[in-house]
Amino acid sequence: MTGQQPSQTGRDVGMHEAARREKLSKLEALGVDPWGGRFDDHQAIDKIRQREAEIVTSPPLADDPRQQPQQTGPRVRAAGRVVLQRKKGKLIFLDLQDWSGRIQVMIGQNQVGQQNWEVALLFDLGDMIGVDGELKRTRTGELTIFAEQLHFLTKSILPPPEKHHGLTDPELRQRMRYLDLVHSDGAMERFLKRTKIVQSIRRTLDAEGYVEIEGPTLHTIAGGAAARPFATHHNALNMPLFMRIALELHLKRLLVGGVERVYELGRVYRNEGISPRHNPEFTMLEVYQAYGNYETMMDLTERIILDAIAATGQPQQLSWGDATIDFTPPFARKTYDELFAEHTGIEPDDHAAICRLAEQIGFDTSAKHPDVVKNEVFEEKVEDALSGPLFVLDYPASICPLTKRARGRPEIAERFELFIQGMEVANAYTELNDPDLQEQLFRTQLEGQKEEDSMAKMDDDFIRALRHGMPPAGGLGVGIDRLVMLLTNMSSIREVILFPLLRPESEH
RNA sequence: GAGGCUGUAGCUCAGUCGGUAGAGCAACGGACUUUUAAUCCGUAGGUCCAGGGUUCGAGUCCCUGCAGCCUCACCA
Repeated sequence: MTGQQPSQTGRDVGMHEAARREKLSKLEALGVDPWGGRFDDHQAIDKIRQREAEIVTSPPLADDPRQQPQQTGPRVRAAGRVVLQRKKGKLIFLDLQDWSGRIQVMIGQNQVGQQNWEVALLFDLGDMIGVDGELKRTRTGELTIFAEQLHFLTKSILPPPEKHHGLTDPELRQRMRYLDLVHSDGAMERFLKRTKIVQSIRRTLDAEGYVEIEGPTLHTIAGGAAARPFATHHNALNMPLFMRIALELHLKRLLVGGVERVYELGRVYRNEGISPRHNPEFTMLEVYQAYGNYETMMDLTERIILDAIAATGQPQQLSWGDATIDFTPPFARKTYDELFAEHTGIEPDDHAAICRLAEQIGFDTSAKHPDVVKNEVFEEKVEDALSGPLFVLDYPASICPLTKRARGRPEIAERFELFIQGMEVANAYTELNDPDLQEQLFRTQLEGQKEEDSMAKMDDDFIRALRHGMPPAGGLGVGIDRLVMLLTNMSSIREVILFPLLRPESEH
């Protein structure tokens, strides 16, 4: 940016900003507030477009020299941003955009009067204006508001992106999401679709009698998942605190408290790497139902997803990149061991063969619990290949410290994960409610697992709650951002999070 | 954390073999009352991401750093 004129704050401004600030002064000289104010009773542009049918066309008057058909249309009022502008002598055509759509506005010097015209000459791309006028069609058939009165609502003193290409640099689109929303095709729709999905999930759960609660986000023990937490500190209590990594343990305390159907849909924080599928903060749904089990949760998961698809107005077959995902229920269900054998050709209980394969892949198998090795192989060989939607059932119990064991099969945990396009979208258990077993599992770290890598973190307060009696229950977790990715055909989580974490902008 | 790619005008992008920094849009001045990525005439606009090195000479080659994207790792 080249310094040409200092702004009021002393900052150097470029030629674009200088030109816009000059127009701002001219607006003030005309008695127009460049920052606008309340503007009532405008209609959404997509609603205005729907009124096209109200336009009445009659034959041209005989003495009309240009033989134009006579049109009478409804009077409309719109507000939005000027995104394209064509100044043509004593006519100005501009495209006005609000969050529902775009419409052309025509301003004629002789039609709007001198004051309006002088204001209109000061319009820049990006300015926000209000328009009163008649909805008609131009000679070329374009639906247009023929302006009668203009209202200046806000000056934009920085230039918008290039009008045809918009912003393409993903860094700029994420840093300046406001510009992305205005100028990138599909950006606004995508984030509004995310809102619809989240609304739909709440509606589905509310309708089935689940109550939404708000648990603490500051935890003294960051439990309920295997992840490193963000550490923080409370000054007055002089106490270390952690941002929550899961919602689980407080929701289960509420099961103890008699809240029989409960959920939380909110943000969790994990101090881990960033990737197209991982953001340090992300949105998680967890649902618990007293007297249910993981099969109850499987059915619920299907209903939540199918309702969300319907809420976005999409069919049950969705394209995702080059692939098509078929959400027609019921989703396939296969056991962990079944899939393990299918994809590795090794019997799930042949530990020696599993270790050989693990070492072939390059895993260190020494001093590791057999199920940890097996699961590493599973994640490597099976998970990425699961196009889904597929429920993977019945995990090795030893890697599931918060899950109830299958009746008569203590080596199996009643757990499922839902895989779609290689992504883990949901994870559910029949919840472990035996306080003694839970305490023992918290105490016993599996060999080869660092404490921070384990879901088993001792939480005495939680154990005490279990001793008071937690009903047998089903519990479900859903990664909302990933679900939104799948339902909006986005391959990066950063495209479904409004403001993903970025490093600070460099000075250079 | 590792590897690959990218970084040039407000935006989108060219820039050949190392030899004076380019275009389109946007901006500024002018023409134009049915345009629509308006058109036409003219003008202005640069810390080539930052720092170092090689060279007579670096946007271009080399090194270091910063940021983003992709792949991998961790993880959901």
